[in-house]
Amino acid sequence: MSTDISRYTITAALPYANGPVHIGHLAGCYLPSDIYARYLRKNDKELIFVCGTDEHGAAINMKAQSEGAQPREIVDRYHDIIRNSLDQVGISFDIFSRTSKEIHHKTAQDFFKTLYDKGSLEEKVTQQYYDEEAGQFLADRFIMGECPNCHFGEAYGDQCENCGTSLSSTELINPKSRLSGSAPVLKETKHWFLPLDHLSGKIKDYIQSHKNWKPNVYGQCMSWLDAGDGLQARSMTRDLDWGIPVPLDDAEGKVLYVWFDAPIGYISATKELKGEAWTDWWTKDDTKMVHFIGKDNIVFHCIIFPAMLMEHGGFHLADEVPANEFLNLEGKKISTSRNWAVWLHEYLEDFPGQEDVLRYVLTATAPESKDNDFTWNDFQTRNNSELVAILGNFVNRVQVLMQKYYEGEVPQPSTLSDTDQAALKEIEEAPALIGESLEKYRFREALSRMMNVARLGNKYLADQEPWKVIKNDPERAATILYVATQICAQLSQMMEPFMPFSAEKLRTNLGLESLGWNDCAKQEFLAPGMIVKAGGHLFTKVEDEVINAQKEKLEASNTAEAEPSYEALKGEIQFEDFLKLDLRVGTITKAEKVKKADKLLHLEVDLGFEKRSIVSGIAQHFDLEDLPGQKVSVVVNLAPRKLRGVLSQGMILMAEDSEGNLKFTATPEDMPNGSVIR
RNA sequence: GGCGAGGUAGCUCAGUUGGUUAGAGCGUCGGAUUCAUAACCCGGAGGUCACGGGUUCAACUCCCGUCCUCGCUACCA
Repeated sequence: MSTDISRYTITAALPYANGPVHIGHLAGCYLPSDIYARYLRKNDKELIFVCGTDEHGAAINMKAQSEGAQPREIVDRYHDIIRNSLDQVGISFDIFSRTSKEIHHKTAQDFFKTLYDKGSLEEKVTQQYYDEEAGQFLADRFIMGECPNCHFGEAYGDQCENCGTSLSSTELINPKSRLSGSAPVLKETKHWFLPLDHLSGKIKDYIQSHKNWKPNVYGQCMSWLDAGDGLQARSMTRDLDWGIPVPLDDAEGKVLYVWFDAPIGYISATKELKGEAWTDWWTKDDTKMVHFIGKDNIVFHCIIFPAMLMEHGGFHLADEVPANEFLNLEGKKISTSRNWAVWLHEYLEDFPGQEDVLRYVLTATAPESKDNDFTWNDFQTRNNSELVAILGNFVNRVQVLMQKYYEGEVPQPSTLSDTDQAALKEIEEAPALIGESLEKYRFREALSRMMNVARLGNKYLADQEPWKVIKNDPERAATILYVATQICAQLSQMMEPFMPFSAEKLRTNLGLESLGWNDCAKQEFLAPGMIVKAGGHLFTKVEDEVINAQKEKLEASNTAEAEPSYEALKGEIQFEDFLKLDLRVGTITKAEKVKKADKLLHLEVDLGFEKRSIVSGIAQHFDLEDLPGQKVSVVVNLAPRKLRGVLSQGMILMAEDSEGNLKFTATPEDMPNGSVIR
């Protein structure tokens, strides 16, 4: 199957240009894709490795708004930071473009136009919030209001950041425009949707023809396809002034939905790189298309994007989507908003010249099959006891011995012993072994197999003891050093995809060129007479102070951001409004879980004059057995409502902090049920 | 609640279609060694493979149930 591949199109998820990239992004997609690309290049494969910043969407607009800057300034700033940091850590894109470029705008518009002309898009008029002061429609992100779920006052129109619920802006209570602060009005607006239901069969066939995909990827796709209500039509346009204009006459003020244009960014970057020949990389079936992404992007790359391509027609769909899970940091989820992250550009400043250490550690600990944890202690251990002690040490030993005994000149071997031949055989087999792992996207396994070459070297030296042998049998010592040098040379080649900087340093010391991967199998790397330089240490120890400093930095930046947020004040009301509320003291007499709902409790509350059934979303905050006997304050004249089929005749007053923790408001124990609260 | 992915030595992970004493790296303990960044090399200890059933001559591996973690999704007046 892999025999007739003529070229590879390798993509890495487009980083969103509203912030820098962190180690989670690196471990999740940039490092694996880079290792893969470097490996293929070393195999002399024809390939392109494309990426670029994703620069549209409401979040960019929002960020600009909050900084009083233009979107352009934001994306320029982060494009530069992202591009430079990825470049410095050695991610070898053939092109790192950006979606704000002319060529991308045209490509995305043409794509949209094709779908439109084919009649693939459905026009729908919907009601959307409009800011009359600002004179424009408001994207969900631009509307803030009270979350209907947790009543957090600063929920966004698409999601409440407090309780995490996905919302639609029309659900918000007291919505406010973030542009002008005024109350938005609902107005009709037209959008273009891509129906997906008729494609579900084709998409399912497509996914099912890739059962070899990683379980997390395949599983999530099938789960989506099998979901009860099928594939919903997706709106491909938005009312926004930052983005790619919809290329239709009656679409003023409308732009393409960022999720529509972003993946097309892969295509336009290819065009930018290859010109007319771009079609080879996107339409031919002898092209292997590999998308490297994080798990948050699975559905998009495996279902929505392929659906777009299918509908458009003529495209070759992704062959592999090796999505990684998430990387946690010191036991906690990486969070941009809480500043719980190790930012790549900061690492590069704090650890100059140690790009490969980060590459090594993140590859060794990459969340290939499940979420994984990055800790600074682990970083230190892997550096000190793997990179320094095993790899760096072996390389150094060989170089030192070579200088000491032969002034760096590779000696002439005499008869090779069985162990010598076994060692040489092992390094001959290394490329195939490591390559096999890489082709299966098992990067951590590949890395460990590479390290085994260094382990082999250390063992070989320990067993052969050239420093002893040389005293009585110089000829034998020469053979040993010859073999050790070959191992070292192979290492310099095999390291290359993973640790390109150190690999080059080592190769330079050895006076070697970068060789083809398969050429490394049968090869006398260093012929007798060649000169090996002294070198110096490939890696240096990372001391405790450095690690502690990083931990402190992390904690410090985190707490700085963890201030409590206060819910927005509501508008003034009149005394009469207040009088409408009927609040009473009650006692919970029964509590049970509502079936098929994680958060709901069905409570019975004794109000003195009667007992009421009340449903409350507090299940995750209390133990059932603690509730009976609890005095509570109850809104008793709220219109009854059914929740998950259970009647709720009132609402219990709760206090909630900014983290979403709930407690009952204090109600005096000695007040009888039914007492009025005012 | 539904769906998906996980739960294997102190830590991070492998375990192919079920088959003899469950593996690796790191850590730890002991030994050996000195060419080497107190590094390397050898050896030991350490696991009722989340838990409970079942199928089988045989299960970490298959089936059912339960618990826990992560993700998507529903519910939160």
